[in-house]
Amino acid sequence: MTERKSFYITTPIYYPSAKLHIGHAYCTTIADAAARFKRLAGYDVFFLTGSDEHGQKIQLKAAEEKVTPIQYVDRIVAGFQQLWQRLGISNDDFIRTTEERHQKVVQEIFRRIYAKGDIYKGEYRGLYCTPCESYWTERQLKDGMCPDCGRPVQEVAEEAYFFKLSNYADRLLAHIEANPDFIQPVSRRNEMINFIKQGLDDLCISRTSFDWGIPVPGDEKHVIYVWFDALTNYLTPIGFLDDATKFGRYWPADVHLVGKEIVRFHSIIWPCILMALDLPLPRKVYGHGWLIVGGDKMSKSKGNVVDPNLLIDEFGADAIRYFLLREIVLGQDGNFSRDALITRINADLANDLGNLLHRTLNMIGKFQAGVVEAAGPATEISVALRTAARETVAEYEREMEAMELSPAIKRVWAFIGRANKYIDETAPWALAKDPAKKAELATVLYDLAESLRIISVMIAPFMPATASRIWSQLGQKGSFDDVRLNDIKDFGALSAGQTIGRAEQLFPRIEIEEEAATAKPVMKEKPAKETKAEVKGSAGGGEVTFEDFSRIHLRVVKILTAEHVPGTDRLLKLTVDLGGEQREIVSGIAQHYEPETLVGKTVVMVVNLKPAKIRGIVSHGMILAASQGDGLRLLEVDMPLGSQVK
RNA sequence: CGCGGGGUGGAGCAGUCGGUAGCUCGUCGGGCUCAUAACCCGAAGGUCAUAGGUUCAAGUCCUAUUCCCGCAACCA
Repeated sequence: MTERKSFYITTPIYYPSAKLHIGHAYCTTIADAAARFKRLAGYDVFFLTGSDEHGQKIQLKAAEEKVTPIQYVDRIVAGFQQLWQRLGISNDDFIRTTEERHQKVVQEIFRRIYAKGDIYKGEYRGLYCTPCESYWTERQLKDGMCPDCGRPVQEVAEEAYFFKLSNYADRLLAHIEANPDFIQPVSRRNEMINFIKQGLDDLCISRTSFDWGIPVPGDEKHVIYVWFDALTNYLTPIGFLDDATKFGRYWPADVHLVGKEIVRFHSIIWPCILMALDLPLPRKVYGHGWLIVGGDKMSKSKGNVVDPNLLIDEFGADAIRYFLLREIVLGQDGNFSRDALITRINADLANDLGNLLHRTLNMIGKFQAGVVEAAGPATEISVALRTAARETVAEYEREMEAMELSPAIKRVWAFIGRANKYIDETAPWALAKDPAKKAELATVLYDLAESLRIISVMIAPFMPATASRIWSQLGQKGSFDDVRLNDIKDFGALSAGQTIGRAEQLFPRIEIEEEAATAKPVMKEKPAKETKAEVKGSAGGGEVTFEDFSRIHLRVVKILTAEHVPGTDRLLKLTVDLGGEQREIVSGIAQHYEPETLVGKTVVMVVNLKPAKIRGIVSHGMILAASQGDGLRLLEVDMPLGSQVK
């Protein structure tokens, strides 16, 4: 007990320039499932997530809203924490880079590396994109614009501190080559090896162009720039400066779970910083893929963002967690769609798992007055089920240890299917009619209850609330938190003679008709690809079905602001209110309306149109207008904001 | 030669060290009735984009070709 193995896992610290989307939830859920499993397996776990709160972009955002940067991030970060709580995230700490404990760490690290001679002062010259907080080289630019966002860049030269990455390139390469598991998946590892072999430039780690950051010790006009500030968060909460015992227990981290876009920083810059500090390197950097929504990459700047809070409202946290962990192969991009989510909930959660529990409890209630009787003599069929249970647990453990979450879930569900089949094979309702078969019936029902207990423990990392509900419906006593993986390695640990709890549906089926009627535009509908095909198919008559039409979500919206798009004569940039949500859209009506006259009008908008970038501005919808010849009039309506149009 | 991702049964996807192609949903047929129109069994359906090559053996390695998808675009 005293010498438990430790396990330290981290997520990236998210940047509070906007609300979190389902992609952040995805990453954090994976980490949470891994952390929960390790606790189940008896590890001493430390699971860290947090927020990266400095930088020019935050400073600008705060100024826009006329609040101080800290007021701004306090509000956004409270939203992060609330989301994690709702999602059932079991992080042991939440690091904010604006906290004093972290400032101390960053400054101390700067001092140490500076003293060592690996940090020097120089001049940084480059082309800077403010919204992206990125410098670009001449050849990275696209038509002179930022290759990420397409906006203009500024030539900037400033005095800055640099970190000698180049000093560590050889050692890093050797480390990566000697440790095949260091960067996963392998496709990312190969990418990194190639990147390092091209040679590493020294890294600029300070800025003077803004002041929302941690000051460079002894040179206060500089603030420490993003990677030195952000990456070091992983050291702060585990006692890097103030608790050597704790630090010794958790460092090096076992897994840094990150999105594929930041694998480079975690597998190159971060290890170099650690080497400069003479600290051991993390055991693994795991780059997961992105969620694709309606065939489109999702991002803050793109507008096709799925809000996890709305999904939780509608389907519950466990269902979302299940979907993310089960459906998407770790390390690859995966599709997120409402249809797929509902299918999984109905097929896996309601039909397979929920119904297994329900029918089992129902039979125990009907045939044994709600008491789980001790098993009678084991039949051949029973032995087969028990063997399957043991094998499932063993394989599950192996896969979970290897972070193969999706395969592990599939394995558990194969066992759920096995249990459903067991009911068919043994036909307990038939046994119940024959008093001579009482013992045989007891065996069957005990086996089922015990199988469900085992299942509940295995799914606990993925669906903690559901696991605990199953546990109490089975009439198990004691706190579910005390359960360990060892408790399900032997079949038969369920104590007999207990009365089952109240049976209630775990996951009601989601009826699709009802679903279609209440569907909210949480996400964009199927991509244009399908629509095109259908249009082609019906080209003869030019008719669309009612279903085709109802995929277009029309709403009444109010125009809040309107302004000309610079350098264009037909485009206006509008901000509209959908009744709670605001959107920015671009509309080609400048020749028909003066911007001032538009403000306050209520008009009809297509809300689920695929976003498009027009003149560098992402447009998230389209306003309807009638036109003939040169005339054009917007469709104005006198109805409350958000009203559906059909 | 702009960069990247991808083309596997109707749909969405898996396929680890190359060795008879799997999963989920859907479809069709059957069984059962304890259960959330749920559960169980069975079936149909794929020349693994194309063409070469390596190999005893390739979806899986190599080369070429082709198509699709993101970043770009005064259509929104």
